[in-house]
Amino acid sequence: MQKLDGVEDLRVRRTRKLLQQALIEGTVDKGFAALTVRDITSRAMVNRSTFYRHYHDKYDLLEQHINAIYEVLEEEGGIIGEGRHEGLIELFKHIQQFPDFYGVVLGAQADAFLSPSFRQQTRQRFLAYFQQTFSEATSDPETPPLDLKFTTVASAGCGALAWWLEQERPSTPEQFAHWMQQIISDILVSTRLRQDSEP
Amino acid sequence: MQKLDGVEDLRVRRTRKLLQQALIEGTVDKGFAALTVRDITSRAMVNRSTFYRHYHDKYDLLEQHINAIYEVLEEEGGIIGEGRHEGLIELFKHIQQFPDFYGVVLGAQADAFLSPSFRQQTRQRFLAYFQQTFSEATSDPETPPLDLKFTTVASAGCGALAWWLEQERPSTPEQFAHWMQQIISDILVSTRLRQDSEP
DNA sequence: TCTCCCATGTTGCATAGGCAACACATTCCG
DNA sequence: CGGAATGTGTTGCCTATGCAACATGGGAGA
Repeated sequence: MQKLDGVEDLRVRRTRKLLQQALIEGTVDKGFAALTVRDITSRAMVNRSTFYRHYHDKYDLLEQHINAIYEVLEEEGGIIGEGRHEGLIELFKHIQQFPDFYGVVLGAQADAFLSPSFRQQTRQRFLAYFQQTFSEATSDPETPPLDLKFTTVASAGCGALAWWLEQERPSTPEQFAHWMQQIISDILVSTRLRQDSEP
Repeated sequence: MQKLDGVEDLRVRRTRKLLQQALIEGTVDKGFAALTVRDITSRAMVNRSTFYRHYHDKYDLLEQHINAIYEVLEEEGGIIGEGRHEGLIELFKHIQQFPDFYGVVLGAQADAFLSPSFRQQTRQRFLAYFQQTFSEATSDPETPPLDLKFTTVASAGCGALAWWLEQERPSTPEQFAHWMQQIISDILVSTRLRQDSEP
């Protein structure tokens, strides 16, 4: 099935791309819940049997698509790279590259089903990021568990991203990154302060 | 190669569609002249050898794409149908369905090469249309050859369409059809008048 | 309840298309 | 000038995908 020695067959990459596109487009106009495998394959101009050679069902397709997008993000060094501010800007630029995808996964019209799975994944990514950047500052044994903070911040981040995507005329990634940075700092600082001022 | 009994293989239709899309997109950002077959196939995620199984070269691809679009137009009854005014409106609605295509073929950024071939095809279509609608009115032996009139009108039509497509906020097909109708009538009437008043 | 309908999965066989390699022409650059 | 690089066409073999036909299951309506 897979060529072990490196690049996959062009047909495989193309088929996957068409199915992933069709998934997003279909979700935009029918909603993820109402989408059938037939809808997806006919929109993608791919035979239904071929769908099952690649994915188990539409949930699998969604998950793999999310992973694929994250791979792009990581190849761009979006989250892990350089300074934190630059990292956020890269992240938001990346998001602007896939407006439909993030609109579906994060936006207002997102099905209730979608958000949790995405948020969970995002949390893990943010986690890796913040562990790098903030590990020294939060090494105090009295602070709340990192995990809790990350969950909070990740949720806040997702909410903010949704807001950003819903604007009809979104501000630049730079501007938005600046705001996010401030908000996140506020959260982290306030938890530390509360922590410091309590017994 | 072709299934004689009706519908083509899904792979065939998909491949052609991807190549045609890539042709338009590629023309938009490199120009038709600078486009290579490699550009087209890599953008379409289709192997170059497959390209040659379907088309002789990029000119062939363009021509077949134009024909395909015309087939859509005719299936919609765009030109041939009903009253002349309604026919024009259908035509313009059709054009709005393929903005990129018509933008390339007619718009300001169209390569000098493209317009003539398209204009020629368009002329033939307009010809069929006007032969139906205006044949009685122009049966006078003193009038200039139909062919000449059609060429003139088709050129005028193409120019007007280019204008329409270049507007950032195009008026509705109905509004535009109304203007076109008036302009075309003016042309036809003025030639008849000049014809009538000369010996 | 019992159908009818539609979506999901799965399979065997036929084929369009990918890949690699080729010859040839062209442009470009030292 | 000569050679490296790039684009065009073409070919033979291998494989991913299309197609048709199944079985299954769930939901809607008589």
